[in-house]
Amino acid sequence: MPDDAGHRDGGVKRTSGKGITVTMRDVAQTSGFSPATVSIVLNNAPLAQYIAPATKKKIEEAARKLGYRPNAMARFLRSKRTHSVGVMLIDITDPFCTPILRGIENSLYQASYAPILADAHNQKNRFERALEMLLERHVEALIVVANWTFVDIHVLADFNKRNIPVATIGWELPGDTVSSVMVDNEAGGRLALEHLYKLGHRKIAFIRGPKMLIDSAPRWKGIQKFASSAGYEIDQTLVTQLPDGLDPSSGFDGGFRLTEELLQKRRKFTALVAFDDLTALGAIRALTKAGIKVPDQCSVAGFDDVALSAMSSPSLTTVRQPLETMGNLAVNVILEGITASQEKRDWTISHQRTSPELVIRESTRAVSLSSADD
Amino acid sequence: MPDDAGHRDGGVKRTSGKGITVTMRDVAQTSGFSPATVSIVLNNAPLAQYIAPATKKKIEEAARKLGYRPNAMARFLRSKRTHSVGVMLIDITDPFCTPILRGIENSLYQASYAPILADAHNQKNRFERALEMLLERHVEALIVVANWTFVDIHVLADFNKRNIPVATIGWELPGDTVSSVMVDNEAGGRLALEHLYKLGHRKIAFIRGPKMLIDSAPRWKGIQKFASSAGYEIDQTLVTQLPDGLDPSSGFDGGFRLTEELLQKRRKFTALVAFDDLTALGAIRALTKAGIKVPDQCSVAGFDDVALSAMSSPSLTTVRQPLETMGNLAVNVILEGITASQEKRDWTISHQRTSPELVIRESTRAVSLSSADD
DNA sequence: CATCGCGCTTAAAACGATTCAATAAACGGA
DNA sequence: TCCGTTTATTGAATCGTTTTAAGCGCGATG
Repeated sequence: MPDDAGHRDGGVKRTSGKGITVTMRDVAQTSGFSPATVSIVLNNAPLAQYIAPATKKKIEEAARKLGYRPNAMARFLRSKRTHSVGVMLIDITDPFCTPILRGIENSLYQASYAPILADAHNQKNRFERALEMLLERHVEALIVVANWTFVDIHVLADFNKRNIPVATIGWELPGDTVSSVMVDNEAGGRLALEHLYKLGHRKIAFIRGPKMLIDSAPRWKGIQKFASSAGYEIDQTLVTQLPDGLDPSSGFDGGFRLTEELLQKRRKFTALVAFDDLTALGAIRALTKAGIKVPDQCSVAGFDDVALSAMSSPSLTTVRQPLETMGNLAVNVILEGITASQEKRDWTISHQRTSPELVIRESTRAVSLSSADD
Repeated sequence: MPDDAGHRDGGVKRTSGKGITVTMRDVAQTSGFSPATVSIVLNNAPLAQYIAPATKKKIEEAARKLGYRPNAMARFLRSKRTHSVGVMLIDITDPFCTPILRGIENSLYQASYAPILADAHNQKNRFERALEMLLERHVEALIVVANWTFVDIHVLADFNKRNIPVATIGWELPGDTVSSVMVDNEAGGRLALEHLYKLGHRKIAFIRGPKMLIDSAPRWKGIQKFASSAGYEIDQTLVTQLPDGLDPSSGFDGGFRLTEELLQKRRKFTALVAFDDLTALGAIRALTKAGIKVPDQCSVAGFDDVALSAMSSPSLTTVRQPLETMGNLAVNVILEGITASQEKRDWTISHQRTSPELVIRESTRAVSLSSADD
């Protein structure tokens, strides 16, 4: 029991009375009709068109008067529809989860679905146990938010077997077994470098993402592509790469350390492209510590546009992922899957790519004479 | 439908087959026993002590072979236990929610409860509709995460009426109707000022929290108490207050603006105590913009220790709320309520206070001669 | 007059588990 | 032999809905 912090306790008793449960039968009784009719009316089922308006009114009145609330479990049991969706976060601590989660919750809410939350804590066994739980609860779909993962198709096989639509955000499985929503990382990488290049920077350092992260390769590819298209040659001595690490904040530490190393080696650069925002913040910390001013002496660009980026000083120029929108999209995808599955139709596995957007803030600036490369 | 970002679509068909549902009856049949026995064995019910070991083994084997997974809905319907807990966030965007959420999820997971998530978006009607949804789903308890709210007891009355335990985090209702978990704000306020005072600061600016937030008053009270106990007189011309605002990031803007105003009025101060971390970051932004170095010329202290605080430059000295622990505590509280309610006992409404902790980072420093007050 | 159709409503069977009272077998003791 | 107790298992009711096929009254039609 985590019970560390000293805490005091004020205490007052609360009496527990008997739970008064109003069932449909009660509504039926007080309204003078049968449960069947009540059900039909209250759900506005197809048959409701034949029900006399007077009847409807009476039933609705009775329901309101009694404060009737349908029992979701009973309903689910019969209708086989739980109206819930599993939302699995690989690590809720990652700041990039939050906006996605909002997007998911919001779209689900609009569609009258309830999200059942699970946080895998970056652990495979928790991931699997949570999936198990979601299956038992008969979620109608699953959304997985991750930017890396240990998970292979195997683990999601049970979902496929039961025709439960699955969508991943920020990560995708090889093959066409599971739908996914990702930002166009390549375009994003391109945007970042293009921005700095246009500002006149020619000595640019890069902190690549860890190999484990699916985003790393395409972002780097976008950078390379822009470089070659612009005739810019990347100085390999200015290229570093984050080690694999699970903790979301490892990007910050990594960015800090790699930048320090770069500085210790007396490498000269006027700009730095970081794998993501946390890495960029780590880099800025290292630069600041070394007395190098951002952006005056060195520009820094990040990726993601997490909440912090706008609030750090200097605020961070970054490539924004439309995170909330990605959450919305994932919900659209699984919703489509659900209706298809309901109608015993096939549905389409889709791989959506959202467009990243360059957000220019304070951390980047046109190259100046007084830059760190002198 | 939010569908803004340009996105492409790759598509492959997925065939939907018939859903193979393994029920308890199936297990009963293949194992050669009755559903009743199967239930008893698989749940390790009291009666299981009388079941022959051989029988148990056979049943468990059959269940495993068939890949039997109990249908949670059916179980819930009969046993009246949903094993789910509603988690209502007043605004998921608030960075202080994330660690709390992790704490909640984690403790719930340990106790085999599933969190059903709801995000009120700071809107009363969404709050209420979400509560409705949670009631229909028969959550066994409710946890509300908020630092302010429009909600009065009235809205939670339905929960009380049904004896569903409720706990709030970061906020509490007047009276003893609902349990709560909060940081000891007064102690926290004291810690912040004490820290700066001990560093030698005597010209200290304050940005008080908005009246609407429940945290504001006690934090200020703690500050005042320390001041008077230390014989330090607060300069009222250095005291400002954030306006009420719903958006979680309004603290940042407010901190920025109020600090700018202070500077424009040419008020001299060597340190600033901000209501919370975002406010502090806003203040730092303003100071930096005005050419005042933090912490060299002005120290800044925040409150909360949200994730950003460690990563901003300079990193933020702050008063930490044990957020994750508070999530854990809230779960303990409602768990106790649930068992009590189950056993038709009364349970205790408790008001927990966790101890804040001073986290000293880069943004504060002993007062120096070259400070901004010269 | 029988029959049909129509408009409105409902009986009753699920859904998949849990739970309790009941039963059956086995066994020892009187 | 009979009874009481313990051990092992199960039948059947139940939870609160949804849903399908059927029921009923009644005016219209042939």
